[in-house]
Amino acid sequence: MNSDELCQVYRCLCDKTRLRILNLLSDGDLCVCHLQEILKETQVKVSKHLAYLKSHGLVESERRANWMIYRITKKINPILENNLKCLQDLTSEDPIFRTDLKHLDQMDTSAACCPTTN
Amino acid sequence: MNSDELCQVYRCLCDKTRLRILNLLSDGDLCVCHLQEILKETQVKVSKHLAYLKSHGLVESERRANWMIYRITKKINPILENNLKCLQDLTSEDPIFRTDLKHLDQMDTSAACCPTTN
DNA sequence: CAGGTATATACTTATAGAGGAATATATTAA
DNA sequence: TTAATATATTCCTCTATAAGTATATACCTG
Repeated sequence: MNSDELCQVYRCLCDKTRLRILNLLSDGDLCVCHLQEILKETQVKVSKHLAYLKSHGLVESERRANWMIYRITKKINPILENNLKCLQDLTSEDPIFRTDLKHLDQMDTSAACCPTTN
Repeated sequence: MNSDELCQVYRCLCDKTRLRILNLLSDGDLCVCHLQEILKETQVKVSKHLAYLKSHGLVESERRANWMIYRITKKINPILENNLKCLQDLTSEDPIFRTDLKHLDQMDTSAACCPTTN
């Protein structure tokens, strides 16, 4: 990874919505509608941030019937990996990331809308 | 540190010139003219990026006669600290950060322009 | 004080990108 | 095929900010 790619990773990280998305995805794959519901944000907003992350290689997606399942890219960027770990430590300082994860936990991601999110 | 402050740190990190500055400063304090010379950038550009970093608390400055000495903030932000360490690992992948440090090494930062950079 | 040096700020232009509204596309189901 | 659902894209407006030019400020020396 060169310095320009490094900057680009930080650009991906410098938006709160994207940080919340990455925090949730580091816990497991999710479809757009689940993200939308946890974040309480509009479909367009979530979709566009996912597109941004995808265009820069931080996440990848896969269609399952009507749904698009997003996940952190398999060959994860070490800088991203490192900063996602930091995010986990931050859950004690800012409630947002922690409550997002709590909502994720309470949500039935196996049935509900996306049939097979496993 | 809350999520907004976290985003702001990443905003500071998502510019190549600022990354180079932080990389150099993590090796020791420097005045503007030394940074200018190592980076081969204009005075205005260096000065403005330093002002940006300072306004968001990543660096602090101290005047010594005609010179302004910049350093990484003493009570360093853990996220920043972590990412500066990553930067050091990156010197093997992108030559920019490494050659910057080499130029710093070759430069006589004790005498030259700033009298007492120690 | 005047002149020189180091640094900062103001002003301008250009670009990235955030968010909303409307619309398009893909898939499924009837 | 038609309708419904999930998601993506286009168009628009607005804000942040990068970089350059010119100018201002702060400090030093004589």
